[in-house]
Amino acid sequence: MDCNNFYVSCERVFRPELEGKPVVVLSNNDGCIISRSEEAKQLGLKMAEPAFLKKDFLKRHKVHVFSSNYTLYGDMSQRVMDVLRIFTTEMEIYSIDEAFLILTNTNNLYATIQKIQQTVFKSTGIPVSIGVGKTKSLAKIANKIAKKNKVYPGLFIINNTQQRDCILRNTHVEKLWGIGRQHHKLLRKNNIITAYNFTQINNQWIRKKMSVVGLRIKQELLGVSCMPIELCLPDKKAIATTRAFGKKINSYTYLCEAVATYATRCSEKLRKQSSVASIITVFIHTDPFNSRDKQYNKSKTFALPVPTNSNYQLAHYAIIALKQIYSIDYYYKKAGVIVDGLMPENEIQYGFFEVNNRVKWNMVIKATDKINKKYGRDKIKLAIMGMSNKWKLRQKKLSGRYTTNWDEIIQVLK
DNA sequence: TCTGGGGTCCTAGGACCC
DNA sequence: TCTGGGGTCCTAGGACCC
Repeated sequence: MDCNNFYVSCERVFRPELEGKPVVVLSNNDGCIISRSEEAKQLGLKMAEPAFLKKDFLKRHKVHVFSSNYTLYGDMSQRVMDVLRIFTTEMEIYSIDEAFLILTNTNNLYATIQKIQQTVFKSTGIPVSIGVGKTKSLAKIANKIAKKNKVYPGLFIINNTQQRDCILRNTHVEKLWGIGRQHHKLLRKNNIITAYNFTQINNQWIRKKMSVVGLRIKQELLGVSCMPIELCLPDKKAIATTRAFGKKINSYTYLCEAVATYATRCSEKLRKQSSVASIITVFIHTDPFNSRDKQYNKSKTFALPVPTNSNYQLAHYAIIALKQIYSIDYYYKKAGVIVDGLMPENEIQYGFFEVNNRVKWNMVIKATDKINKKYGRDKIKLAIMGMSNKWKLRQKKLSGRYTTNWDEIIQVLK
């Protein structure tokens, strides 16, 4: 199951008058086009195109432009997934807009799937496509075909080997799930053009050139499942908060604000999955697109004395790392904090000589989390996170958080 | 003025262990 | 002439995904 043009569809749920009109959603900082309605695709707008290059074009064609609103999309995603769960207990949430479902004992597959589509649409307003196959890789191919299916819109089923091979012959190998740029280059060089060609290559060659990952794809295309469904969301093994700034900054103070803020976000994400981090990385870099600027690209990684998910501790160590890589000679465009070496928070090995004031700190964090949840993010925060807006994101076309904030709930006027 | 963010998995090679 | 065998763990880098 794959939501159609997901971010655009989310925006349209609350702006139904945009149905049938070209709509795009931009990446953070209003940088690139990352979601397009059918009408926007028809106009020739490409995925990941920088928005500033298309500014006039967008205006001329009256394209409706939105900044990305991940709070909204995340919540809408959860609603879609909740509805899907009505139909099967065996389901994997693969990404914000995709899920794999196992459907067994289904007499009329077409009817069942249409029922799923209708229920999701009625409950959430999100249109979805569903492709069916014996393996995940085949289901992904079916899903692509489903999007163009005229007879059963948004629905396609691969149900026998003859039909499967016919489809594989008509599928370019680079369209396959798991085949990226590099492998496409390699395959083209070896005259492997279609997915069917790929299934005819001997296993040793694939194993040698594309590792076991390539081999799995081949098996999956032949109907042998090699990628089991992950029924529950595994804990993350790394967590990152990285952002490009609204404008270039040079000041150490502002960089501190940004880095401390990103460290705080990482601590929030860690607490959400009850993990602690044992390694922290901080990086800063200049604007790679500006060839006239002197370029600078530096990162610092170190192990924390004791694993933690405290905002105070992570911000503290992030600033120490920043201090070591900051140079006053550059204008910076982006910074990030990545935490690694994650483990469950109840398995922390404390230091033998550590003065353990964690209990106290955890109470502080619990209290501030509660306050911030009630009154809004960062109502209470570390002073070093600052009050300036110098480095914040550009989000000129942000829609409301209709489903998660009472203040922004949609209004129906008489 | 202006080009995103956040992840996973695999492999090879080095260090180390008994 | 000639120098074992069998492992684990960690890291960096590559490839890929949405």
